[in-house]
Amino acid sequence: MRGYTERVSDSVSRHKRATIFDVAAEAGVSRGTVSRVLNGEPYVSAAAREAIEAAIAKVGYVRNTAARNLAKQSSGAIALIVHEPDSVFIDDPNIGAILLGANAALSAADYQLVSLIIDTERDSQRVTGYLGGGFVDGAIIVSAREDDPISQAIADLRLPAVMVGRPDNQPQLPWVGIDNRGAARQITERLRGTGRRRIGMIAAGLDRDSGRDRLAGFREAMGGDFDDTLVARQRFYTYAAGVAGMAELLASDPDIDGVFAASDAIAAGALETLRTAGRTVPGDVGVVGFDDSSWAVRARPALSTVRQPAGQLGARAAELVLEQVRTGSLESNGALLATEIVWRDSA
Amino acid sequence: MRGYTERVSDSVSRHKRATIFDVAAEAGVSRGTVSRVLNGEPYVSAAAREAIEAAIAKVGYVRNTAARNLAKQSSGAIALIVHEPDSVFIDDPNIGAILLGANAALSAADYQLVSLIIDTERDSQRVTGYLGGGFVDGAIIVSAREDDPISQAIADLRLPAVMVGRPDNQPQLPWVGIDNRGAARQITERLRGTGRRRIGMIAAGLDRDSGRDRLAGFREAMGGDFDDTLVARQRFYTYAAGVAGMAELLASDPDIDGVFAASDAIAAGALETLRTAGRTVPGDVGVVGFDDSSWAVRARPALSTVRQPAGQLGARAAELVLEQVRTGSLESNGALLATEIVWRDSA
DNA sequence: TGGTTTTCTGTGAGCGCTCACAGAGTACGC
DNA sequence: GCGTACTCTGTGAGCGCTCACAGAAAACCA
Repeated sequence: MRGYTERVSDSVSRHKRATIFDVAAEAGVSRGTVSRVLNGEPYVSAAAREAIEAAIAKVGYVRNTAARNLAKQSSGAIALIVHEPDSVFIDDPNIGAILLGANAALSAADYQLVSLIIDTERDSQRVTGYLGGGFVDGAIIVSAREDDPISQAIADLRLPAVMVGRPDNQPQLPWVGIDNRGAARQITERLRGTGRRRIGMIAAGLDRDSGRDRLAGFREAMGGDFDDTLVARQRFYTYAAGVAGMAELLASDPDIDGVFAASDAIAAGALETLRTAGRTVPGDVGVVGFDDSSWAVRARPALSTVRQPAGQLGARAAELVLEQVRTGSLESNGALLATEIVWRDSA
Repeated sequence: MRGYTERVSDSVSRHKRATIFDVAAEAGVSRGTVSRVLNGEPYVSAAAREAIEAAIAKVGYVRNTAARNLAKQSSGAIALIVHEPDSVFIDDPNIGAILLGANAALSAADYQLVSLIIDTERDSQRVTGYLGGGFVDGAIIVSAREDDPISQAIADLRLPAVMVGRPDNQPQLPWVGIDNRGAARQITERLRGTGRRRIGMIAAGLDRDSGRDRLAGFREAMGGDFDDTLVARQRFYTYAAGVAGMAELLASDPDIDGVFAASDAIAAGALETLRTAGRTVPGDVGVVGFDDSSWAVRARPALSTVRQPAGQLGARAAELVLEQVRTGSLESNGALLATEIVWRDSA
């Protein structure tokens, strides 16, 4: 009522937000009862609940997050920890989408996302101190390596946390991920289905579960036809790695007619090498990638690839952290999200 | 002192953050004086200031944002208003970078970024209500159209705000932008410098200042050689617009040997049309774009283009909003950021 | 010297919310 | 009828900070 009057009488000035007091007065109850309704607690009569809900709608009440966080002694923030800044937004196109997805989910729950980038050993210590200082209520860890000290520190702190991707040595932390092995197997089988005989792979990131699993999936799909001389092992998921890896493969076997690249950027690099080597795609060689990033749609020919639900990955991780923050525990400790094969022109 | 002891004695549990009380006790002053130092107010003795600064370092004090926002009656949030969701992260590659840049600058100042997407007329009303409700302390407006009602509403509310890009009809709102006209002129001149004789342009977004200014810059650079039949006018900055626009240009004059595309996506589309028309780039036709987005590096040949400092644009906008929030006014009311020509292989 | 101005410091109240506690009302069993 | 459980509601205190006010100390001027 008040808010509305002010708005009409003085549409120019910013009017004050309604508080829990205004709602209580409007509904004829005390602020304690309003707080109970707001937090979904039991022991509130149906009459009171209805009156309060009507009052909330009437005065346009929205909870003041600052006051709530202060009273609850929570920071209202979740950390998103990313390793290796050089890869961010460049080589790993998924990190941006993961961040956006997590941010959306957290915003909806009135949580703030704090991005922490870890580069050096000193960063690692600083972040550990920060996490222990009560500045965040939980953490999402992206692209952790095998020997990552942060994950251990978080487990020790008993800070609610979720990993995106599942490293082998951290079974105690819940995680969300995609079935890299299954997806790699599927797209390789699909590539074989186009009639290719000599299929190679440009692998990368073999110090992470994602990289190893993609190679394992490829191997599974190839079965007895697997030939290790047709696997080029690169360090990064980059365009340059694709250029180099394809040259290696071509040197191993000039008759190669199919390539599974561990990322779209690698596939784009492979396309370039094939072009300069005078091979046509998909005529002479079929090429498939992984990620369904902007590389895939901007490459010529457009890449057949595996779509990673990166945004969902971030959103799901955020939900799992919030569940831990709220309940103090977690039902499941792992979740696999579905991937999808996107078939375009490169194979 | 306390925090440190706890940390050592019990490295597993998350220890409590130091408050302004702890600092005051450690420094032997009252919390009022500590608050004064924290906020850079005058009338604090040098001795007190030094003792407090030492105490802050010792106990590892960091200000509790929730408590501060509550006491200051501020939301600690700045809105980023984006029009037209379909273009976000797809056609307009800059919006993502602007968002990231603004977010970084705001985070550094302990502000939260709230993204508001406007699609329909109803959204527009909802956002106006939100802005007036005291939920944000300021706003950054991206890619406003000529007839945008939000800008007017913000001016009426006297909410601190900054526009990214400068629409003609909103002189009262401060803005940051790039010199579209100058940059278009420069890259066109550079293209002419490669010896091209018949140069056309694929223009787009002519309902915004950015689109019109790019066309104006092209016209300036062409001088007496400007030929309006060699301007293809498209609605959007998309790949599809580039494909269509280039076909139009080729139909107007098969001997065209240079093209200035109003965006990299358009340039990539033009490349495709030229390829299917049997023209080589840069041999037969020189092509330049605008944005230096991922299209530019992923196109073959890689595009010569104008680099937009999109991240800086966002950061600068954020700084200007914060300046208004803090001081209540603004010194300058417009800022032009420098662009840079990136010369690659397409011309 | 006394009086005025300027510099510096401490204290109480309050921002909007949650939580624990106390108390009132109702239902039930004997 | 009384005692006991359960349901529901209001109130005070406190989260960590800022701000206004009051008062003390120092500096200045006549």
